[in-house]
Amino acid sequence: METDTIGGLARAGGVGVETVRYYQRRGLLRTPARDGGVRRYEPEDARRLRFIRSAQAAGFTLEQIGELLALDSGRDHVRARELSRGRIRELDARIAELTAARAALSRLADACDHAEGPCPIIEAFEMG
Amino acid sequence: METDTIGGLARAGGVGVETVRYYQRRGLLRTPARDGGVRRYEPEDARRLRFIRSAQAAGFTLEQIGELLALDSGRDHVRARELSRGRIRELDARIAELTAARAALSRLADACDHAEGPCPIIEAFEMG
DNA sequence: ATAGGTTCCGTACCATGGTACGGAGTCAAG
DNA sequence: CTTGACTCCGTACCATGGTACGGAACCTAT
Repeated sequence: METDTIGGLARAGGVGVETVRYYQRRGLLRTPARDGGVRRYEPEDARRLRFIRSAQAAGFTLEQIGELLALDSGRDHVRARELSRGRIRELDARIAELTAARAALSRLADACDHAEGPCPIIEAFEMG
Repeated sequence: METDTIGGLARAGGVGVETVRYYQRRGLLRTPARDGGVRRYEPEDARRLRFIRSAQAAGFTLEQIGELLALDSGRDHVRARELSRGRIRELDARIAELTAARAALSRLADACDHAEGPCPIIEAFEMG
């Protein structure tokens, strides 16, 4: 399996070809060398793509990821830390929210198993 | 403060007027009575709006919320339970994801405090 | 040499959840 | 009787993160 074409890179990164082109347009992937019009990628690009996907899984937006990448491979620790700590705070908040929602929903689904009248799930949400 | 006008309802629900109109267009809020062209709301509508916001906080999409609302105030327990249990599974997955990301990010931010060379935050993500 | 797969490109389109615009009408207070 | 706050409406626009389209060129087997 080739890994230096756009299709290979996409497969390696678990994304679609169009997504690679999109990331390039967004400036997240560097402009690759061309071999008679065809994009030729190097291992570095696959690493970058993995970086993007990981950071995305951590909840960074593509814009923030662009900023992280622009930190020039590690020069600006301070800023990277700042971004990370901010994201951690946001993650904490979101995790708390989802956990609360999960607990509520779980209680309700249980209640619903035993209820007679109107559905507790719907009722409960109405109480807000 | 009036609570039967669109503005009052919006304030009560912590949303904008345009959002209320939007929810109405989406069929999430019922078509209210009109008093000479002006929408007149009842307490029921505020409850519905609260329901929407709560369900949204639990990660339901507006479409799913529409389905929940369509269950006719509690008739179809089975379907409501199905939706809820599905959402719980998704919440679990998402919470796990975010928790993992948080842990990774936290470790990295700490490492970054002590690092000399390239920034561990950036490096680590590249490993994917 | 012909078929299938891959690549190129720009531009248009998609879903989601709203937000903004702008002109017109209504209403209460000063 | 004017000012300001509120409402009406449709339509357009926004951000985010892609996905689809469609014609042309290329490469590799069969």
